[in-house]
Amino acid sequence: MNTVYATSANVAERRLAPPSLAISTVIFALRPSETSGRPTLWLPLVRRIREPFKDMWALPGGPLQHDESLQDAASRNLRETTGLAPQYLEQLYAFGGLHRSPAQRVVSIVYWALVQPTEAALADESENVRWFRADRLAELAFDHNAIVDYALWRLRNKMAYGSIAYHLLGEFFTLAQVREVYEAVLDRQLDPANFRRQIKGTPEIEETGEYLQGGKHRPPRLYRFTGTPGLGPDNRSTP
Amino acid sequence: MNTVYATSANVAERRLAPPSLAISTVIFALRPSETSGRPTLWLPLVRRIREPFKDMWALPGGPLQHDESLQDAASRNLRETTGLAPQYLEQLYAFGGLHRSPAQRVVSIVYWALVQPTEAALADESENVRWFRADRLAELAFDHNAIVDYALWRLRNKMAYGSIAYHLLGEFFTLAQVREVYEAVLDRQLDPANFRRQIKGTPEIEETGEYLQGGKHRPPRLYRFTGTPGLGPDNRSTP
DNA sequence: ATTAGTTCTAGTCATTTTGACTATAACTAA
DNA sequence: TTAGTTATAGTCAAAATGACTAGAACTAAT
Repeated sequence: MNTVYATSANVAERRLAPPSLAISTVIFALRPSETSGRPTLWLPLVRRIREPFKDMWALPGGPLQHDESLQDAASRNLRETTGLAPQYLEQLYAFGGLHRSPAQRVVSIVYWALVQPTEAALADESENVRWFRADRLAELAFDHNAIVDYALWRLRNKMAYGSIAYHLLGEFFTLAQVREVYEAVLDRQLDPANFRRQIKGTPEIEETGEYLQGGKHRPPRLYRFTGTPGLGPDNRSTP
Repeated sequence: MNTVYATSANVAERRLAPPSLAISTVIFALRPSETSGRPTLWLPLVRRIREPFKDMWALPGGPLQHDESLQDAASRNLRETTGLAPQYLEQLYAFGGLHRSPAQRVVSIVYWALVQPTEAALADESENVRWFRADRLAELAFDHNAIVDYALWRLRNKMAYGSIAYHLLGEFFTLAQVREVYEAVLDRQLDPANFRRQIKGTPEIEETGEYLQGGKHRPPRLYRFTGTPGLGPDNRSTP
């Protein structure tokens, strides 16, 4: 009673074939805006070199390999397309609509990542890999616009509650830099004094003795993040 | 260059075969505790009738069919095993660890559901389908204990922020019943007066002219939920 | 050397929210 | 009629929040 499937199935076979499984990642990093210079959200996309959606931009992704976990697949994908090691990586959602891909049914398990700006600055960029502002995306392949929208929604949501902003910064940072992250993601100005009061109230942040020199104003104190990512079911056992 | 896979693959073939995709659901409903009579969280499990984990209890689930969306598959699954139509259904997580299932690599996309107590009361129960208290589960098949734990965590989390408690109640309810839901899920007592003040502050609830008669005390006013589930990326277009 | 310009940082003050608690209302059962 | 129960409104202090003020500490210009 064996049922046999083929990868390049014709229409008749497709009805029987199981949906194929793919992993994609939405990778966020902060880069200075070309115009204002203030940090804004960017993400890398890859150009599709084959049908469907040939020549359109898409999220980095690929098939799941048999010997890697979902998270490992996302991590590998990220490394292969951008050369980056993510500071933060979490599952976003499994997208499985029937008509996401025209020819073949594909279920995509999507992860989202945050990378530090220092790393993001030296990320690979090429003819087929380019960074875009997250709030100014053109039409992407598949349902990837909707996926990015959802990832942005999750990022804003997590930022409002959890302590996720630090993963978009380096090891040391000023409170003003943290505020700039919030302002970039939430897209609104925050009162500097109230923001610092609130954020200093959390235990996940630690003063260092250092100050950031070089600005044309009073040098701000540097802080360090001491909390843990502490997330979904997969990362629970590793504190 | 066609690669051919078989469903009952041997070890050699397994290395090539793509992971199989399954859908499972964690279904929560309130039922009165046998001891205290207060509402507590219960969920239905199915007895496995074949290996692996034969005779152990497991979450309802099954393979994804080619012509149904992930959510439809979860919904169908729920209906087939319990006869229930969920009041609330949301994707929980995609579990894809390498060794979740001993023989074969399985990626499970898990949904979680909330059903009303009136419906839950007439849910099918049989030799192979039984309801259990969510906080007193024995050892389940696969990684299903961890999945239930994570679903409970999400439920508690969503309850603390969003307006999800109402989906565990019928169309009309008293504020004390809402409080009992919170107390059951969060597992702690809440001050009745403060709770009602807080919950009456939200716009998603509406007074009715009706009162619940029959208690041996002042009859409480009945309320109605007017908000929307408003959730993940799949339900966004349908407000 | 002085001054202006900048951000950093601590603090004030009124408003809102929260938690603990009191008191009355409205029913049932004895 | 009274005791028992929960419903409901309200009080009060504590805590959190939002708008704002002012001095501190640096750089750059005069």
